[in-house]
Amino acid sequence: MRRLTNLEYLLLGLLHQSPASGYALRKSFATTPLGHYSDSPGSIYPALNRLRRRNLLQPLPHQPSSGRRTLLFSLTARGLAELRSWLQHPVALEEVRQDAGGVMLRFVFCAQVFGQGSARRLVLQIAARANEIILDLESYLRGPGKSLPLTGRLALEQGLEGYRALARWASRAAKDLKGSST
Amino acid sequence: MRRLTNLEYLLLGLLHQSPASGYALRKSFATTPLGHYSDSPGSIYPALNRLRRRNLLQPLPHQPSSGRRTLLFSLTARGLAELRSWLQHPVALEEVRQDAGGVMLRFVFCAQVFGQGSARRLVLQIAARANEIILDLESYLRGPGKSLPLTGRLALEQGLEGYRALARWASRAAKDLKGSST
DNA sequence: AATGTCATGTAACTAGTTACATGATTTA
DNA sequence: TAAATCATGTAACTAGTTACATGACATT
Repeated sequence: MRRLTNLEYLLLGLLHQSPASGYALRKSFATTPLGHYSDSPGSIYPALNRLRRRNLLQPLPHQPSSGRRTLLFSLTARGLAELRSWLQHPVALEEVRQDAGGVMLRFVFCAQVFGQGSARRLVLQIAARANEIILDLESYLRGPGKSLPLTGRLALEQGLEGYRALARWASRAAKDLKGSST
Repeated sequence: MRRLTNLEYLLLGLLHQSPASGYALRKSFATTPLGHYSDSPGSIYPALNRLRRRNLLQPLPHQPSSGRRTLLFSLTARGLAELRSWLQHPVALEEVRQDAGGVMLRFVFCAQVFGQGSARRLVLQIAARANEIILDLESYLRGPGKSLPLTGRLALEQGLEGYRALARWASRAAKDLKGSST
């Protein structure tokens, strides 16, 4: 079975917090500034139905006494297991390289599902991977990168600065998470 | 007509430097670390054919005296015009927010097509947009962001640090580009 | 009565991924 | 001659985008 998309994991994470309707989920996408996922119905409803077909979530029986039907979804046991296993994956180098948004998504939900201690461990992994990437880029810039045109080199340096900022942030976040234990 | 994708613009930019075959383009994707676009044939060849259908590029008549056929593509006048117009677009705030990779792509080719002066103007626009985003995020963090859970706030701060790094890099790049004029 | 919002969904289309297919040429 | 590499392409599938459709309910 294929891997879930970030959107699908995001839905699992939000529904772990509390059951919600597709419409409510759309609205929360539109308001919160997290990684801005599209709030169009053409993405959310099909995603919810894919998760439903996999038995990762289910609609609460919620008989509206009359009229306007809304489906409130909640996680199934399998959905919760899938969410937990996603959050517990070790942070891979390639993940940080090509899916930084997904990594941050994991970070956010990690604390809510497992507590700040787990979030701290995750953020330390992020820092480690970021530092590996930094070494890679630095050695490339010292080696074959020498022959790049100025703008090409500058572009690589922009990436490098991004990873340095990530590593600094991760170290600081680890300290912030050392404190209270929710 | 629909907008070109970043991959298509990348192909236009590379073919502006010199005519090349699909195979050569794939290889350059695999070796250079720029934003790693996929080097799979299933993405490059269809993209080349889309550009060809639009008359943005054409195969050089290059009759191989025998055997192994390779198509060398080069830009048409329309292709060059499309590339230039893409590079000259002002840098919009939303572009920096959701397509930073595309912005860097523009930066790299801007110098090669128009010279370092233009690249410098582009990078100053990037700095300006980044600073606008920084102000946005800062005021959000001071306002409604106060009520976010710790990890949510930290995630936003990670984004903020990324934009700060971008703004710093852009200012430095602008200085670097003040020098020699190729 | 008309407009706006709540709420869910479908249809047509897009680019991209993976995997496969083909065949020529070079190298071992 | 067998294997690796050059070189181009197609087929099946994926999620996501945009635009449209539907209808109940609330507000003016």
